[in-house]
Formats: sequence, C-alpha cells, structure tokens
Amino acid sequence: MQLRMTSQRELILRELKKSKKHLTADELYERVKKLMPRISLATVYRNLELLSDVELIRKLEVSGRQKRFDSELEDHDHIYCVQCHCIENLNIGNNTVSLAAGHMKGYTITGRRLEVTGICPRCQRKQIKKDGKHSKGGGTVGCAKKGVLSDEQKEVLVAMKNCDEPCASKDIAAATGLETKQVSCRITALKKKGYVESPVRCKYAITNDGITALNA
Amino acid sequence: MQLRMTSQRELILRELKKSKKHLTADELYERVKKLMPRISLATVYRNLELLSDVELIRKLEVSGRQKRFDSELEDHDHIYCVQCHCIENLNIGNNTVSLAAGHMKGYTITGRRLEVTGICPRCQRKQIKKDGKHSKGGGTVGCAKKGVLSDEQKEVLVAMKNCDEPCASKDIAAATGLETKQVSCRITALKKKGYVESPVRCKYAITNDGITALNA
DNA sequence: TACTAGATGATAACCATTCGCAAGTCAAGC
DNA sequence: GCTTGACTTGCGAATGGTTATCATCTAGTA
Repeated sequence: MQLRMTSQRELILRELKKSKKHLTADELYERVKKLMPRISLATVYRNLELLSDVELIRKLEVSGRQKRFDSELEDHDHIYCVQCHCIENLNIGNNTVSLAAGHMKGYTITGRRLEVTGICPRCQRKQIKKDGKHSKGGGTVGCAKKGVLSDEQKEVLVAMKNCDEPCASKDIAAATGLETKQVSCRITALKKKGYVESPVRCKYAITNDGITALNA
Repeated sequence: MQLRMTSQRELILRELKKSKKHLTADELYERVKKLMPRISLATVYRNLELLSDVELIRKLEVSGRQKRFDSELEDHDHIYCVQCHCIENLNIGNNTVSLAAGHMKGYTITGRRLEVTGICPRCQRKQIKKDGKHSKGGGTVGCAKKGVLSDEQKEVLVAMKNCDEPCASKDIAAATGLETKQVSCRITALKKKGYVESPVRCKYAITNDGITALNA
C-alpha cells in the first residue's frame, strides 16, 4: 500500500503544520473546509490516521474524549489544563527512568507518554476574578456546557419564578398541577444545572442563571 | 450532596477491588451483572464516576477509547501493551522532574500521568511463534475485531472460493455479473479485513480466514 | 491506453458514554 | 408511624467522536 499525495492530503498536512497547536480532527476539518469546502470529515479522519501511520504526523492519545494530532515529530511531553482543556508542549529530558523500569517487566518498549495535568495561568487568573462559584470538579465533568431546558423543566422553573420567596416543591406541585414526586425530581435536575438553588433546606428558588436560561 | 452506600454501589466497589486489573465500565458491568442481574449499565457508569469523585477509586484516562477504573489509590504509573491492550502497574519514583518543568510554565500542577507503551512478554512470545503476518500496527486500530461480512462482500467471496487458483477481479465480475469496478472495490475491503490476499499482482485468492468467515 | 490500486464524499453504522424521566428507597422531622 | 424530599435506580433514548461502506473518481503502471 502506497500513499498518494493528493490535494486533500496535502492541505490537511499543511494546515496541521501551520497551526502550532494540537488540533482535534474536527478543528482541523473546520479549517480545511474554508479552503476546500467540499472536503469530507471522513477524509480528514482517514488522512490523519494514514499520515500518522507513515509517521508524517503524530497521533496523541491524551486526556479527554477526542484524539489530537501533532505535526511535531520529536519526542516531547504534554501539559494539560483540566479547566480549559488546552494542551501545551513540555520538554523534559530524563527519559531513561521509565524505559529501565519498563524493561524490568519484560516489555519491549515502543514509547512513553508523560502527561502533566494542572491549571494553566489563564484559568488561574479567571478563577481569582470570580471565585464565588464552588466548582467541585465533579458534577458536570468535562465540558461544563449547560444542558438545554426540557419543556417539563421549564414548567417547574416558570412556576418557581412566579414565587416571590423560596418555596417548597409541594407549592410548585400545587401551582403546576404536577405530582410532587415529579416536581422534586425535576428540581434536582435543575439544581444540578445551577438553575435552582436551595437557600433553606427543602425550599427552592430560581437562580439568576435560571432566569437567563428561561428567557433564552 | 452525600453518598449512600447502596447495594449496587457496594457490589460495584467490591468487584472492582476483587479484580486486581484495570477494568472498563462494561467489563465490570458484566461481572456485576452475574451477581445482580437487573443492574443497569448506567448505574455502573454513574457509580464509577461518583466513587472516583469521592476518591474511593481512581479513574484512569489511558490509551484506547474506553476509560478504565482502578481500586488502587496510591500514585503509580502504567505500562500498556499495544498488541493485547492490557495494562499493568508500574512503579517509578522520580516525580519531581515533571513537576518542576510544569511550574516553569506557570501551571498549578494537579497530577501527572506516565504511560509507557510496549509489547508485553506474552505478546512477544506469540509473535515469535507465527511470524508470517506483517502487522503494521496501523490498519485496524484499537480493537482489531474482524468486521462482519456484508452480503455484497459475501457474494464476491463465494465466487472467489469457487476458483481453484488466484483470479482477477475481471473473472469475479464475470462470475457474479457485477461490474468490475464494484468487484475491485469490494476486494479492497476484503483484503483489508484479511479475508482475501493477493499472491500475484492483480490476482486474488480467498484466505483461510476468509473461508472461516464465510462459514460463520 | 486499459486496468486497477488507491482516494474521495456522503452517509450510515458503531460504540462508549451520558442524559432524562419515572419510580423506588431511605433518613430525618413532624 | 407517616410524610417529605434527597438520593438512587433502571430503562431507553440521545449524544458525539470515530469508522465503515459503497459508488464514483483519479492517477500510476503494464
């Protein structure tokens, strides 16, 4: 099997090299599409795979769900920001440690990957600015994108908005005609999204985020 | 938010601890299901996530598409076999190197992950035994499970089986009544799966694997 | 120049994971 | 003891990244 240097392939390679970052397949797809609108996402995936097979580029299997690709071929490690999910290069010598240890188990070593995780300076600054929110790390892991409101949830949220002060789920049930069980379940979901808070035990109120989300 | 130790949760934790390996969510699900048949896969996922939030277990985001979970909490690294995809623990001290380098970039370090890749002793032995097959590493990445045969591919494969000696795609086309273009395309796919080989350029024959696959 | 390996675009399939919902269970307060 | 609401569960549908399939195109090679 032998590779042809097609125009698509060339473009993909060039764009990856041009961007010094570690792009995901579809970030690269977005860029390439601007220059070659009819290119298919499948072609991008295929070529990234192929190009890394022949070692013209390097596939990084790092944290997160998406693979990333790198045009830099020399061995280097990565540092990964757990908040913004950006990845930077890191240069550390001292590779011999791991190789020796590996050999002790009878393995033939083919490579090694060091990934340091942390919070990048940018995110640290952001954190200091608005440090009211207690982000437990858990909860919405990974992309902390706010879920969309379902109609059922909206119903509860609207009722809650109409209350002047924190109300019990029982009150919401009365207002909406729903069963309290359903209400309580939906409140839980809304709380997780940050649209509802509980200032007093068993009393709930809509948050500012919740109001924004309703209007959106 | 406070966790209850439900029977499901307990079982999941116990089974993970029992197996010394690094299980994926659904490997664990298979085990747990034997003891609690009505448990849901979602429950397993949920609990693994929750348990790792409270640090009763540890989530490993290692190579491959699936996450793995580990009941061992101390810091340790991993060695990963690129052929059988098994993972073993590895103990290397010397963590300070990476941390220092990370700090230089202004990061607040939260963790680090070293993954050595290689071929495990078991796979090395296997390799020596039957070393006729050139497995380029590429091709079917990850799970190297053979694709299922489509009806179209079967058609071509059957025709090929009926030939005593390697035949050209033209011959297959004649035998099946298909266009040679289609045939050639399917042959390519079959070759990639290892069901067809090309002993001579432009001549194809069904492989033993191919025959097995047909009968299956 | 004919033939075919290799590439492409479109789209369907895949697979691990997550979400939404309704129903269940447990602990605390009345 | 009964009620209430927080926390769980099972089910099933949705999501999202990635891969496979197929027909068609294109470019090397005999």
